[in-house]
Amino acid sequence: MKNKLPKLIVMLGPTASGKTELAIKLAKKFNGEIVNADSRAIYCDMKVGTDRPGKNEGGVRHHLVGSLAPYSEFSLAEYKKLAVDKINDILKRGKQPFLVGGTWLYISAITNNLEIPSVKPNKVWRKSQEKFESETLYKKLQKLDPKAAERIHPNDKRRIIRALEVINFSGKKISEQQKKGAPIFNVLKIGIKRDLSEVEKRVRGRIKTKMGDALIRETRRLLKKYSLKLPAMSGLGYPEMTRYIKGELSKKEAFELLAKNTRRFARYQTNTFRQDKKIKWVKGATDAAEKIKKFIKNSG
RNA sequence: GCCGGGGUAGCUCAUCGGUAGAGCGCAGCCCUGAAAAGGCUGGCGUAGGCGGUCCGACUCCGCCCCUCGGCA
Repeated sequence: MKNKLPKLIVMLGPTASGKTELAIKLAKKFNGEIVNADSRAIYCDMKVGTDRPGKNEGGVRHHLVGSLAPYSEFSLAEYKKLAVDKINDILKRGKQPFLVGGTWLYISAITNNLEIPSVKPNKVWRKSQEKFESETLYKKLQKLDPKAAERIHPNDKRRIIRALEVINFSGKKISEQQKKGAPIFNVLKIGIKRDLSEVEKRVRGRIKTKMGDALIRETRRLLKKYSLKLPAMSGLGYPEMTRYIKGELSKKEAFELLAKNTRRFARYQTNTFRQDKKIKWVKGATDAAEKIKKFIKNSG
Protein backbone atom coordinates (compact mmCIF):
# COMPACT_ATOMS: atom_id res chain seq x y z
CA MET A 1 0.00 0.00 0.00
CA LYS A 2 1.36 3.33 -0.97
CA ASN A 3 0.80 6.39 1.06
CA LYS A 4 0.23 9.30 -1.26
CA LEU A 5 0.24 11.95 1.40
CA PRO A 6 3.05 14.49 1.48
CA LYS A 7 5.97 13.40 3.59
CA LEU A 8 6.72 14.99 6.88
CA ILE A 9 9.73 14.16 8.98
CA VAL A 10 9.23 14.69 12.69
CA MET A 11 12.16 14.89 15.04
CA LEU A 12 11.60 14.85 18.73
CA GLY A 13 13.51 14.34 21.93
CA PRO A 14 13.79 15.79 25.38
CA THR A 15 15.24 19.18 26.03
CA ALA A 16 19.01 19.30 25.66
CA SER A 17 19.03 16.15 23.57
CA GLY A 18 20.59 17.89 20.61
CA LYS A 19 17.52 18.00 18.40
CA THR A 20 18.39 21.23 16.74
CA GLU A 21 21.93 20.28 15.74
CA LEU A 22 20.81 16.98 14.35
CA ALA A 23 17.88 18.52 12.52
CA ILE A 24 20.13 21.08 10.89
CA LYS A 25 22.47 18.39 9.65
CA LEU A 26 19.66 16.34 8.21
CA ALA A 27 17.77 19.24 6.75
CA LYS A 28 20.90 20.23 4.86
CA LYS A 29 21.37 16.75 3.59
CA PHE A 30 17.79 16.28 2.48
CA ASN A 31 17.00 19.73 1.14
CA GLY A 32 14.80 20.53 4.06
CA GLU A 33 13.44 23.36 6.14
CA ILE A 34 12.61 23.18 9.80
CA VAL A 35 9.31 23.97 11.48
CA ASN A 36 9.60 24.42 15.22
CA ALA A 37 7.43 22.32 17.53
CA ASP A 38 8.57 23.76 20.81
CA SER A 39 5.96 25.75 22.65
CA ARG A 40 8.36 28.32 24.12
CA ALA A 41 10.72 28.76 21.19
CA ILE A 42 7.95 30.48 19.28
CA TYR A 43 8.24 33.65 21.30
CA CYS A 44 10.61 36.44 20.45
CA ASP A 45 12.81 38.06 23.10
CA MET A 46 13.40 34.68 24.69
CA LYS A 47 16.48 33.36 23.06
CA VAL A 48 18.76 32.35 25.88
CA GLY A 49 16.19 30.67 28.06
CA THR A 50 14.60 28.64 25.33
CA ASP A 51 17.91 27.88 23.65
CA ARG A 52 16.23 28.26 20.31
CA PRO A 53 17.94 28.55 16.95
CA GLY A 54 17.99 31.69 14.82
CA LYS A 55 15.84 31.90 11.71
CA ASN A 56 18.78 30.82 9.60
CA GLU A 57 20.81 28.87 12.06
CA GLY A 58 23.32 26.58 10.41
CA GLY A 59 22.30 27.75 6.97
CA VAL A 60 18.90 26.14 7.20
CA ARG A 61 15.59 27.94 7.40
CA HIS A 62 13.78 27.67 10.71
CA HIS A 63 10.12 28.55 10.88
CA LEU A 64 8.00 29.52 13.87
CA VAL A 65 10.95 30.48 15.98
CA GLY A 66 10.97 33.80 17.75
CA SER A 67 8.06 34.96 15.69
CA LEU A 68 5.50 35.78 18.33
CA ALA A 69 5.30 38.44 21.02
CA PRO A 70 5.26 36.90 24.50
CA TYR A 71 2.06 38.70 25.38
CA SER A 72 0.12 37.39 22.40
CA GLU A 73 -2.58 34.88 23.01
CA PHE A 74 -1.39 31.61 21.70
CA SER A 75 -2.71 28.12 21.83
CA LEU A 76 -2.72 24.70 20.34
CA ALA A 77 -5.24 25.59 17.66
CA GLU A 78 -3.20 28.59 16.54
CA TYR A 79 -0.10 26.51 16.48
CA LYS A 80 -1.67 23.82 14.40
CA LYS A 81 -2.87 26.28 11.83
CA LEU A 82 0.46 28.08 11.56
CA ALA A 83 2.48 24.91 11.44
CA VAL A 84 0.33 23.20 8.83
CA ASP A 85 0.49 26.31 6.67
CA LYS A 86 4.26 26.41 6.96
CA ILE A 87 4.62 22.75 6.16
CA ASN A 88 2.44 23.08 3.09
CA ASP A 89 4.36 26.12 2.02
CA ILE A 90 7.64 24.26 2.28
CA LEU A 91 6.21 21.38 0.29
CA LYS A 92 4.96 23.73 -2.38
CA ARG A 93 8.46 25.03 -2.82
CA GLY A 94 9.67 21.50 -3.38
CA LYS A 95 11.47 21.14 -0.11
CA GLN A 96 11.30 18.57 2.63
CA PRO A 97 9.63 19.76 5.83
CA PHE A 98 11.09 18.76 9.21
CA LEU A 99 8.93 19.24 12.27
CA VAL A 100 11.31 19.54 15.19
CA GLY A 101 10.61 20.04 18.85
CA GLY A 102 9.77 18.71 22.25
CA THR A 103 6.16 19.70 22.76
CA TRP A 104 4.30 16.48 22.39
CA LEU A 105 0.82 17.91 22.06
CA TYR A 106 1.89 20.26 19.28
CA ILE A 107 3.41 17.39 17.36
CA SER A 108 0.37 15.26 18.00
CA ALA A 109 -1.93 17.98 16.71
CA ILE A 110 -0.16 17.77 13.36
CA THR A 111 0.56 14.07 13.07
CA ASN A 112 -2.82 12.96 14.37
CA ASN A 113 -4.62 15.84 12.75
CA LEU A 114 -6.45 16.70 15.95
CA GLU A 115 -9.72 18.46 15.41
CA ILE A 116 -9.75 21.18 17.97
CA PRO A 117 -13.17 22.49 18.99
CA SER A 118 -13.53 25.76 17.20
CA VAL A 119 -14.49 27.84 20.18
CA LYS A 120 -11.95 30.52 20.88
CA PRO A 121 -10.92 31.10 24.45
CA ASN A 122 -12.83 33.93 26.00
CA LYS A 123 -10.79 35.53 28.71
CA VAL A 124 -13.54 37.57 30.24
CA TRP A 125 -15.94 34.69 30.39
CA ARG A 126 -13.30 32.42 31.86
CA LYS A 127 -12.58 34.90 34.57
CA SER A 128 -16.24 35.07 35.44
CA GLN A 129 -16.24 31.30 35.87
CA GLU A 130 -13.08 31.19 37.94
CA LYS A 131 -15.05 32.66 40.80
CA PHE A 132 -17.09 29.53 41.25
CA GLU A 133 -15.92 26.50 43.16
CA SER A 134 -14.62 23.64 41.05
CA GLU A 135 -17.33 21.48 42.53
CA THR A 136 -20.11 23.75 41.32
CA LEU A 137 -18.65 23.95 37.84
CA TYR A 138 -18.12 20.24 37.72
CA LYS A 139 -21.73 19.54 38.62
CA LYS A 140 -22.80 21.81 35.83
CA LEU A 141 -20.56 19.99 33.41
CA GLN A 142 -21.94 16.62 34.52
CA LYS A 143 -25.36 17.85 33.49
CA LEU A 144 -24.38 19.49 30.21
CA ASP A 145 -21.72 17.09 28.95
CA PRO A 146 -21.52 13.94 31.08
CA LYS A 147 -19.07 12.31 28.72
CA ALA A 148 -16.59 15.12 29.12
CA ALA A 149 -17.11 15.13 32.87
CA GLU A 150 -16.17 11.50 32.98
CA ARG A 151 -12.80 12.28 31.49
CA ILE A 152 -12.04 15.40 33.45
CA HIS A 153 -11.13 15.26 37.12
CA PRO A 154 -13.34 17.35 39.45
CA ASN A 155 -10.30 19.34 40.53
CA ASP A 156 -9.09 20.18 37.08
CA LYS A 157 -10.73 23.56 36.97
CA ARG A 158 -9.02 24.70 33.84
CA ARG A 159 -10.40 21.83 31.80
CA ILE A 160 -13.84 22.03 33.36
CA ILE A 161 -14.07 25.66 32.39
CA ARG A 162 -12.88 24.98 28.86
CA ALA A 163 -15.49 22.25 28.42
CA LEU A 164 -18.19 24.59 29.68
CA GLU A 165 -16.88 27.32 27.44
CA VAL A 166 -17.29 25.16 24.37
CA ILE A 167 -20.90 24.39 25.23
CA ASN A 168 -21.66 27.93 26.20
CA PHE A 169 -20.45 29.47 22.96
CA SER A 170 -21.15 26.75 20.41
CA GLY A 171 -24.03 24.87 21.96
CA LYS A 172 -22.11 21.69 21.18
CA LYS A 173 -20.44 19.32 23.55
CA ILE A 174 -16.69 19.31 23.73
CA SER A 175 -16.70 15.54 24.00
CA GLU A 176 -18.25 15.33 20.57
CA GLN A 177 -15.87 17.76 18.98
CA GLN A 178 -12.51 16.48 20.08
CA LYS A 179 -11.61 14.04 17.37
CA LYS A 180 -8.75 12.85 15.29
CA GLY A 181 -9.17 13.73 11.64
CA ALA A 182 -7.88 11.73 8.70
CA PRO A 183 -4.10 12.07 8.48
CA ILE A 184 -2.84 14.90 6.34
CA PHE A 185 0.81 13.86 6.18
CA ASN A 186 2.79 10.72 5.73
CA VAL A 187 4.87 10.91 8.84
CA LEU A 188 8.23 9.53 9.85
CA LYS A 189 8.88 10.07 13.53
CA ILE A 190 12.45 10.07 14.65
CA GLY A 191 13.32 10.23 18.33
CA ILE A 192 16.72 11.04 19.70
CA LYS A 193 17.74 8.32 22.04
CA ARG A 194 19.52 9.54 25.10
CA ASP A 195 19.92 8.09 28.56
CA LEU A 196 18.65 10.30 31.29
CA SER A 197 22.09 10.46 32.82
CA GLU A 198 23.38 11.79 29.53
CA VAL A 199 20.60 14.35 29.35
CA GLU A 200 21.42 15.46 32.88
CA LYS A 201 25.01 15.97 31.93
CA ARG A 202 24.06 18.01 28.90
CA VAL A 203 21.62 20.06 30.93
CA ARG A 204 24.36 20.97 33.37
CA GLY A 205 26.74 21.75 30.57
CA ARG A 206 24.23 23.93 28.81
CA ILE A 207 23.44 25.86 31.93
CA LYS A 208 27.09 26.49 32.61
CA THR A 209 28.26 27.52 29.17
CA LYS A 210 25.34 28.84 27.19
CA MET A 211 23.47 30.54 29.93
CA GLY A 212 25.08 31.98 32.98
CA ASP A 213 24.86 35.73 33.14
CA ALA A 214 23.22 35.95 29.74
CA LEU A 215 20.12 34.31 31.12
CA ILE A 216 20.00 36.71 34.04
CA ARG A 217 20.33 39.66 31.70
CA GLU A 218 17.61 38.32 29.46
CA THR A 219 15.30 37.76 32.40
CA ARG A 220 15.89 41.34 33.62
CA ARG A 221 14.99 42.64 30.18
CA LEU A 222 11.87 40.49 30.00
CA LEU A 223 10.67 41.50 33.45
CA LYS A 224 10.72 45.12 32.38
CA LYS A 225 8.47 44.40 29.42
CA TYR A 226 6.24 41.52 30.39
CA SER A 227 4.25 40.22 33.29
CA LEU A 228 5.46 37.11 35.01
CA LYS A 229 1.97 35.75 34.70
CA LEU A 230 2.20 35.30 30.95
CA PRO A 231 2.38 31.69 29.85
CA ALA A 232 5.46 32.60 27.85
CA MET A 233 7.20 33.67 31.03
CA SER A 234 6.65 30.30 32.62
CA GLY A 235 9.34 28.81 30.42
CA LEU A 236 12.22 27.16 32.19
CA GLY A 237 14.75 29.62 33.44
CA TYR A 238 12.68 32.75 33.87
CA PRO A 239 10.87 31.92 37.12
CA GLU A 240 14.14 30.72 38.63
CA MET A 241 16.12 33.79 37.59
CA THR A 242 13.32 36.05 38.75
CA ARG A 243 13.69 34.61 42.20
CA TYR A 244 17.39 35.38 42.10
CA ILE A 245 16.76 38.92 40.88
CA LYS A 246 14.26 39.47 43.66
CA GLY A 247 16.83 38.24 46.16
CA GLU A 248 14.89 35.16 47.19
CA LEU A 249 17.65 32.85 46.05
CA SER A 250 21.38 33.09 45.67
CA LYS A 251 22.76 32.79 42.19
CA LYS A 252 23.96 29.33 42.91
CA GLU A 253 20.64 28.24 44.30
CA ALA A 254 18.77 29.66 41.33
CA PHE A 255 20.86 27.76 38.82
CA GLU A 256 20.69 24.66 40.92
CA LEU A 257 16.91 24.91 40.87
CA LEU A 258 16.92 25.48 37.13
CA ALA A 259 19.06 22.39 36.61
CA LYS A 260 16.66 20.39 38.71
CA ASN A 261 13.58 21.65 36.91
CA THR A 262 15.14 21.10 33.53
CA ARG A 263 16.08 17.57 34.41
CA ARG A 264 12.59 16.90 35.60
CA PHE A 265 11.14 18.32 32.40
CA ALA A 266 13.42 16.13 30.31
CA ARG A 267 12.28 13.10 32.23
CA TYR A 268 8.66 14.06 31.77
CA GLN A 269 9.18 14.47 28.03
CA THR A 270 10.96 11.15 27.78
CA ASN A 271 8.04 9.48 29.49
CA THR A 272 5.47 10.90 27.13
CA PHE A 273 7.47 10.07 24.03
CA ARG A 274 7.93 6.54 25.24
CA GLN A 275 4.23 5.93 24.84
CA ASP A 276 4.33 6.49 21.10
CA LYS A 277 5.39 3.17 19.65
CA LYS A 278 5.76 4.57 16.16
CA ILE A 279 8.79 6.62 17.02
CA LYS A 280 11.97 5.30 15.51
CA TRP A 281 14.75 5.89 17.99
CA VAL A 282 18.15 6.84 16.70
CA LYS A 283 21.49 7.56 18.28
CA GLY A 284 23.06 9.88 15.76
CA ALA A 285 22.99 11.49 12.34
CA THR A 286 24.01 8.47 10.28
CA ASP A 287 21.37 6.35 11.87
CA ALA A 288 18.73 8.97 11.23
CA ALA A 289 19.86 9.66 7.69
CA GLU A 290 19.43 6.02 6.79
CA LYS A 291 15.89 5.95 8.08
CA ILE A 292 15.05 9.10 6.20
CA LYS A 293 16.50 7.78 2.98
CA LYS A 294 14.36 4.69 3.20
CA PHE A 295 11.31 6.71 4.06
CA ILE A 296 11.71 9.03 1.09
CA LYS A 297 12.32 6.20 -1.36
CA ASN A 298 9.71 3.77 -0.16
CA SER A 299 6.39 5.38 0.07
CA GLY A 300 6.90 7.85 -2.71
C1' G B 1 36.23 17.69 79.07
C1' C B 2 31.71 20.56 80.55
C1' C B 3 26.83 22.80 79.28
C1' G B 4 22.79 22.97 75.90
C1' G B 5 19.84 21.71 71.07
C1' G B 6 18.99 17.59 68.14
C1' G B 7 18.94 12.23 66.09
C1' U B 8 11.41 9.95 63.07
C1' A B 9 10.10 8.22 55.02
C1' G B 10 15.57 10.07 50.04
C1' C B 11 15.51 15.51 52.24
C1' U B 12 13.16 19.37 55.76
C1' C B 13 10.32 18.63 59.78
C1' A B 14 5.29 17.42 62.79
C1' U B 15 3.48 14.02 66.48
C1' C B 16 5.53 13.98 72.77
C1' G B 17 2.27 7.51 76.60
C1' G B 18 -2.16 3.95 73.10
C1' U B 19 2.86 0.55 67.51
C1' A B 20 3.56 7.50 63.04
C1' G B 21 2.00 12.15 59.50
C1' A B 22 2.91 16.68 56.15
C1' G B 23 5.70 19.36 52.47
C1' C B 24 9.36 18.61 48.92
C1' G B 25 11.64 14.80 46.12
C1' C B 26 10.77 10.32 43.54
C1' A B 27 7.48 6.98 40.66
C1' G B 28 3.23 6.24 37.77
C1' C B 29 -1.02 8.24 35.30
C1' C B 30 -4.77 11.74 33.00
C1' C B 31 -5.17 15.81 30.21
C1' U B 32 -7.41 18.75 22.27
C1' G B 33 -7.72 26.87 21.99
C1' A B 34 -2.30 28.26 28.72
C1' A B 35 1.06 21.78 27.24
C1' A B 36 8.28 24.30 29.53
C1' A B 37 0.93 24.83 31.44
C1' G B 38 -3.14 22.13 34.44
C1' G B 39 -4.94 17.80 37.25
C1' C B 40 -4.82 12.82 39.84
C1' U B 41 -2.70 8.54 42.48
C1' G B 42 1.24 6.12 45.46
C1' G B 43 4.35 6.23 52.43
C1' C B 44 5.68 -0.81 57.03
C1' G B 45 9.60 3.61 58.09
C1' U B 46 13.68 -1.95 63.10
C1' A B 47 11.15 6.52 65.09
C1' G B 48 20.29 6.30 66.51
C1' G B 49 21.55 1.74 69.92
C1' C B 50 20.89 -0.97 74.52
C1' G B 51 18.45 -1.36 79.02
C1' G B 52 14.45 0.36 82.54
C1' U B 53 9.34 2.27 84.18
C1' C B 54 4.38 1.14 82.48
C1' C B 55 -1.24 -2.98 80.64
C1' G B 56 1.14 -0.14 76.67
C1' A B 57 6.98 4.14 74.72
C1' C B 58 8.67 7.45 69.01
C1' U B 59 6.76 9.79 73.24
C1' C B 60 9.08 9.17 80.43
C1' C B 61 14.08 7.54 82.93
C1' G B 62 19.41 5.71 82.58
C1' C B 63 23.70 4.56 79.79
C1' C B 64 26.15 4.51 75.07
C1' C B 65 26.91 6.30 69.94
C1' C B 66 26.45 10.34 66.33
C1' U B 67 25.64 15.55 65.12
C1' C B 68 25.21 20.87 65.84
C1' G B 69 26.10 25.31 68.98
C1' G B 70 28.48 27.53 73.40
C1' C B 71 32.31 27.24 77.29
C1' A B 72 37.03 25.41 78.33
